[in-house]
Amino acid sequence: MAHSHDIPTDLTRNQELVLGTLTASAGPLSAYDILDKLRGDGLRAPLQVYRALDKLVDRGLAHRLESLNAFVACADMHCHRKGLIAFAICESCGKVDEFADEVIEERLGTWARTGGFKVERTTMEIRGRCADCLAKAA
Amino acid sequence: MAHSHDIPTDLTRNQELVLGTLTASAGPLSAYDILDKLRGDGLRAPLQVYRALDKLVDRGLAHRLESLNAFVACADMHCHRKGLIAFAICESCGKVDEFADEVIEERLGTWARTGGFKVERTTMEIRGRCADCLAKAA
DNA sequence: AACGATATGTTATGTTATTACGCTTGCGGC
DNA sequence: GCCGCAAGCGTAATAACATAACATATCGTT
Repeated sequence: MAHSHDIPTDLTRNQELVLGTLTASAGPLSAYDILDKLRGDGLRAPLQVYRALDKLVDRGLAHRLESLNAFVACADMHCHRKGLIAFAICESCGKVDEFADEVIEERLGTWARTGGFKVERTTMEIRGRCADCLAKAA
Repeated sequence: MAHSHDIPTDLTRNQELVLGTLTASAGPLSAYDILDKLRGDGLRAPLQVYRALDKLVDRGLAHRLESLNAFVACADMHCHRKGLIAFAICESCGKVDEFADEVIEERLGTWARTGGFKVERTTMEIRGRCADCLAKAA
């Protein structure tokens, strides 16, 4: 049976290339960053990348960081899309930490229920400095 | 003494124009939307709008919605910048509801403290359908 | 008046994302 | 087999969002 880090097998060539690029990267990449890295593999147009990204994001294999206009591979291959995900983005090194918090999710649910708002998607992005960078700066 | 909805008097002409436009709008506006509305007032270049927006956002008089690449006037003239602000954006009518939640803020603080992350700025945006639009659709 | 800080106006350019169109591929039903 | 459909792909063009670089102006302070 399946184990931790396996990549779904039913990806198309472009989707695989894009996901591979994201996975190999230390930090978020813009669609155009990805495109540049994949020119050697035959990709030529932004749309090829955007289409692949759409699918990957749909499937929870990648995330879009709205405040960066960039993308990252999902950090946790187990729990795709299982709820609200928050991202902590370090302004110094660019690294992104992904985490889920049930309390926040629950709290949001309460707010929505109260106001009759139907939540479809939530983005939560924290900008700041990660512990490593703070240590280095000290 | 000052009361609820007064506009700060020390804004420059461009800042006033931009804030006025945002305040008059029912929903979020992109920088270019704003520019188009202000051509009659002599504005010609995107930068004039972006510069004004920068200041307004700095001062908490306007907010940037990252997931929309658009801007809104701050809904609450009293409590500018006093903490984490969440936005609920209706995909149907475009209206934006602005709210603060101390529990979420606190929870985020805890997470940050635990991991040694220094938070500088947080964006939280909920996409979905507002009560009004749900009622209409029913 | 001289200075610095802040704001302005303008042109050009850079970056991110989508529209439109046509071709190809895989697959189920007949 | 072959038709028809859905999904994917390739390409060109363009739209939408944002900033760089540079010159000028305005205002408060000394």
